[in-house]
This record gives sequence, structure tokens and C-alpha cells, in this order.
Amino acid sequence: MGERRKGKVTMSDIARATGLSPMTVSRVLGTQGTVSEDKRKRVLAAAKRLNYHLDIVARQLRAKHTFQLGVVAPFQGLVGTFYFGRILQGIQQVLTGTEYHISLFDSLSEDFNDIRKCAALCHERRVGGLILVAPALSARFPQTFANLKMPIIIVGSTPKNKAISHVDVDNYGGAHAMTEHIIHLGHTKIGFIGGRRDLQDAIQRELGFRKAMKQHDILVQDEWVMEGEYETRKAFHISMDLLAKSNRPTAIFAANDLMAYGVIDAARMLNIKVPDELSVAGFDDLDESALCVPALTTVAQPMMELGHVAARYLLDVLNLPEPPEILHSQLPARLVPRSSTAAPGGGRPEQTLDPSRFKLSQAN
Amino acid sequence: MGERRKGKVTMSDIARATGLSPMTVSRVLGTQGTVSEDKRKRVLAAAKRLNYHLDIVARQLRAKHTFQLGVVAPFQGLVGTFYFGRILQGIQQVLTGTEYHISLFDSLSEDFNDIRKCAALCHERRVGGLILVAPALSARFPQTFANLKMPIIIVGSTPKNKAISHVDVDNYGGAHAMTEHIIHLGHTKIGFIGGRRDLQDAIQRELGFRKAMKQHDILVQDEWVMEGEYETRKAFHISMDLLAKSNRPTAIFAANDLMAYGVIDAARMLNIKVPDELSVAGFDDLDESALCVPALTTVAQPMMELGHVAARYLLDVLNLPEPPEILHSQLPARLVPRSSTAAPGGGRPEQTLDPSRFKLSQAN
DNA sequence: GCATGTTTTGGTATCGATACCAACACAGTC
DNA sequence: GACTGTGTTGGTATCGATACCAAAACATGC
Repeated sequence: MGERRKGKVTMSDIARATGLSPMTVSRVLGTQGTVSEDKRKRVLAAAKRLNYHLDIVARQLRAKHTFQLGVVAPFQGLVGTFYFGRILQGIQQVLTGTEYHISLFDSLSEDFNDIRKCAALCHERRVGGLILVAPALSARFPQTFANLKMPIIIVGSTPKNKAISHVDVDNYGGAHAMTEHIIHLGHTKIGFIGGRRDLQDAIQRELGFRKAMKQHDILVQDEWVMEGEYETRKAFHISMDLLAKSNRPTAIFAANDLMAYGVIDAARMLNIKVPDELSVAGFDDLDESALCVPALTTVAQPMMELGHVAARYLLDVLNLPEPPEILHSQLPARLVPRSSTAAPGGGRPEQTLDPSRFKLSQAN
Repeated sequence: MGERRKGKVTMSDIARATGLSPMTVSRVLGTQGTVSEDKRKRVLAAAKRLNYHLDIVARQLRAKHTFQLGVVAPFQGLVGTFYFGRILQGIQQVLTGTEYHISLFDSLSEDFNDIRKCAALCHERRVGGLILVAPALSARFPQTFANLKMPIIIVGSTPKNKAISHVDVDNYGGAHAMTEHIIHLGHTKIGFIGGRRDLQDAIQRELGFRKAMKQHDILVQDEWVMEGEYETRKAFHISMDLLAKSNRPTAIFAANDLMAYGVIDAARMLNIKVPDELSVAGFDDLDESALCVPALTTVAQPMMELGHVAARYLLDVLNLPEPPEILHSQLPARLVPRSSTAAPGGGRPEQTLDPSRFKLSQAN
């Protein structure tokens, strides 16, 4: 049975083996076009017998369609993160079952002008569309890709150029909701630790905080608002200084969970009880946040859904007959109250050891 | 100057524009073969003027070489992790500057028999080689891919089939070193929390622990050895039970950092001081481990280097004229002593607030 | 029977770049 | 001038699958 050639088995080989034309074989194996049941079976049998594998490269050349979506992201700093993993999972979930696949590009791979190189690469590889995962976004970045004239969507950031589709989390709304949660608990002395002010999401979260404070006529104390760079260590230092002051806030809203951990650590060092003497809130809902002590009150972001929306949008652009509109989508962030926040002054309605700590948040 | 066609600009277009043959154009733009300086400039100028972009798909078809390396990993559960991010970064670092690129495949994308589908896919896409990132490894898994007869290397796991190359971290050695570190501090009452016993690395870490104990003639107390599933929550529960006993260990070695956090949390709940009354050690050296209080003594794994080794191996197989040997590589894990371990009984030579906490570990 | 419509099949050109071989130019040497 | 060698060019076939068109097979109506 093994009439193997040394090289690759092609459709022509099958055509020869079955006595049919290559075109008929293609119709069977390429899964389109009508072929009589009889011959279809003969072809499939021969394909199996010869261990045939379709060559996608050849198909791509002829079909002018690679069935690849490019995902562009800065490897350094993003790829190993919670966020990116979820987004990628979301994209893959949508792509599973379709013929499309992910092609990954590193937006920072070489030197600085690499953005253009990266764009050129996507062009060369003929990806059908691009998903730019970009929490920090220089203005030039999306523009360079927009010039490629291929379908494109930005995830996790809001570009200035309104002609470019994007999907992002409602950081503003999430921060606003969290601030209101803290206010409703009865706090008025509220501190805020933000992220780097050149990051879109950090800016939005701070704006949400300030807006809520203003709406409730609570003064934002400048010395209680700090920039924390989104990392635990810096937030810890800042908090040590802040909490050592005689006049300190009764609640601190950190713009991400990592920083909230730092605040909690600092409080612990200074023997300040959380949440009795200090409420702490974060943003992100990392896996650990449901599990740490005390379980962290935070804002969950629908990261996986970002991936869903982005992938579905590109598939629609590529496959629907209708001319697809530009998409500007903001997915809501969800408040997740846990036990690191409580009413000020220890009059606490919650237990210290929150039972919810032992339930995994069903975030996303 | 804009003599644009509506469709794609091809090398033939440039040939026509310059009056040269397509072959000469190819030699310039394909960057191989010798062409006189004069004509080279003419071609490059025309290419720029016409906004030419090389079509990699066409080249791939002719060259029988896609310059793609497949990276196969279970998206669910791995892609968003610290480990995977670092490995991927390592791979990309090696690939940067070469013509190769990463093509990502989800080993769990559909149903269970998908492993074969996934393998077929890699075949169809003509990837030059495969990197299987697989912390948990069924025996069938690598075998299915090995049948593809393409260069392949397994990362983060050690396959039974010795004919398949792999690169892994020396979990055994790392655990052994950590156990000795604890013993050298003076501990003899040492507990161990392992990972799931169906995971290779968990098994190796436990073996390393037991070996070191044996070598130092210290009895392993069965009730102090537990299975913790690599997660904070379970480890916390286990530790609460364990530490509440009248006869409890003076040191606990958790087989990963997440579980060590759980141990520390439990100790805190029970008012047991770390490291004065209980030393705690982990394994992984997550970013947080250098920053938490107390900074965690742990074992750093060279994840990025795993990616380096794997990618370099495949490039060598694909490009070196020599027949490349099968690679079995174990990279050493590095002991990172911090302040969560100390001599037993509070006779501690270290400060409670370790200054090293404020230095980022330069791991990887 | 013939005209007409529908479905199945085959031949051939093509996607865009490159491998291979043959042709050609220009040195330098006898 | 003829001969060899090196370096540069062009023509053509090809990678493997599919688009397009034409031919063939079959069914249906008059």
C-alpha cells in the first residue's frame, strides 16, 4: 500500500492515483465545490492512504487570503501578564472553529523605528487583519499601522484618531464606581495612588476618581494623591510615608491591585488594621486578589471579552458582505467588593475573615 | 510618478519599470545573488517609488521554507502566566534579527483528540520546527508530534521518549539546594508542601527535598508532607491545619511561591512570626516574591533561558550543515535567599525588614 | 428527437517569487 | 586572436493549489 514518493504528496499525486483530475481532487480536499459522492470517497481514501496534507502556503498564494490575524504586542512587559494572557485566550476562543489563526508580532522587537518594520512585516505576511494590544500608546503607533490599509483594531487603549477601531475597558466608569463605593461606606478622607500619567488607563482611572469625589462634594487632598507606577514596591514606599502622617486618609484607592498590595503591606508594617482603620481598594482583580488576606476589594476588567470583541470585529470585517462600521467599544468594568474595605472607624459590618475569600471570583 | 496598478505591486512590475529582468529584481530584493551596484540602485529606487512589498507567501512556496517556528502551548492556564511570558520572550529574543517568526498554536483549542489536529495544523502550515511548551505532559502528546518528522523540542518537561529533545529546569537540584539551605540554617523540623503529583516538576521538587533530608539524616515526617496543588488558597488551608498542631515544623518548604504565600498568610493568622518562629521557602521567584513582606526565600528558574535554548536549538537544526544531535538540557535553578527564612527559634542573624526587599531580584 | 437547463468534470493559466541553466560581458593570460 | 575564469544577467520552469472557462454528463421539457 505504501506507494510513497520521497518528497511531498500533492494533490496531483492523488489525481494520478485515482485517475481523476487535480481540479476534482482540489474540490474535495479544499472543501468547496460539488463532487459526486462516489469520487469524493475515492479521493478521500487515496488522500488517507498516501498520507496527504494540504499545503496552506500554496493555497494562500492562490487564494490571496492567509487566514491569519496578526496580534501585535510589546513582548517585553506585556506578554507574561495576566492581561495579555486573557486577551489572547479571548481571541483564540473566537478563532477556534474558524479557519483563522494567530500570528504574533513583537512591537518592540528591535530598535525604536521598528514600528514601521513591524508594520511592513505584517504587510509582507499578508495577515488579514491586525489586533494591536497596546496599553501605552504613542500617537504615531496606530497611525503607522492605519496606513497599511488593512482591517485593524486597537485593544486596551483609546486612540486619538477616531477613524481607527478600538475596544477598551471603561476605566473611567470603573474608577468612578469604586470611588462611590468607598464614599457610600462613609469615607470622606480618601487617598488615591495612580499609575504613570502617560498611560491612558491610569489617566482615566484618576479622572473617574476625581469626578466621583466632586459629585459628592468631597475635597480631594492633594497630598493624598500620588503617582505609583503600577507596582507594589513604589506603592509600599509611598504608603509608608503617607500613613505615618498624623493626618492620614481612612481609605486608599490604588489604581491597580499590585499597588493595593503595597498599601496593605505598609499598613501592616505600621500596625494599621485593614479594613478596620484603613480601607484599601484596587483595580484589576488579579487572581491573587480574591485569595490574599484581607481579600481585596477591586474592579474586575473583562479582559477575555476584549479579545472576543476584537477578534469578532476583524472576522466580521473580513467575512461579512456589508461594509463594516468603525467600532468604538467600551466594555464595563465590574465592582468586586470584598473585605479590604469597610465603614471607617472600625464600625465594621463585615467579618475579618471574609468567607468570600475562599470562593474564586468568577471574573470573566 | 505614481504609476500604481490597482492590485499588488510585484517584482515583475519593478522589472518592467526598470527595464530589467524579474530575476535581477529578485536578486536585489530577495537579498541574495550578486548584482551590479548601478542596477541595484535602480531596482531599489523603483521599489520604493512603487511602494513594493515582498510577498512572503510566494517566497515560502518556492523556497519550501516558511521561516516560522511553531510554539505549541495550552492557552487555557498557561499563556497568561509568568512562566510562559518569559519563555516566549526568550524565544523572541533569539529570533529577533533572524528571518524567523513565531506561530502560536493552542494545544487545547478544541476537543480532546485535538492534539492530532494541532499536529496536522503545524504540518499544513509548514512550520520549520516546533517548540512544545508543556509543564504537564501526557505520554501521547510528544509522541504525536514526534511523528511529524520535523525538528521539535519540548520545554519545561522531560519526555519519556529519549529520542525527543528537551530543555527543562533542574527542579530536582533546585529543591535539593533549598532544602540544604534550610538545613544549614539549623532546622530539623521541616515540612513540605508539594504540587500535584501528576506534574513532572512537582515530582522532581519533592524528590530533591527527600534526597537532601536523607543525606543529612533528617527524618521526613509524613504528616508534614502535603499536596498543595500549586495554589495559594489550598496551601493556606493546609497550613492552618498543620500550624495549629502542638507539634509543628520550624520551617516549611513550599514547592512554589504561590503556596508559600499561603503558608505565610496562615502563619500571620495564627500569630506565628515569619521567619522568627517559622521559616518559609518557595520556588519560582515570582516578581512579587522579592517585594512582599517578608521577602520570600525561593528558587529562581531561568525561564527566559529555556526559550533561548529551545529557539537556538531549532535554528541550529534548521541551518547548520552538521546533523544536529538530540538535545537533553537541564538548566540550573538558582537559590535566592531572602528574609522569610532564618535560624530556628528566633535567634535570627537577619533584620526583620530586609533591605534586599527593596532591590529587584535580577533574576533572568 | 432536439432544445434547454443544471450539475459535475477537466484543461489551463495563474498567484509571486526563486532555482536552475544558459548566455553574456569583461578581465587577464598564453 | 583564442582560451580560461570570474562576475553579472535573462529566460523559463516550478513550488502546490485554485479561478476561470469550457466540455461533458445528466435531467427535464416540448
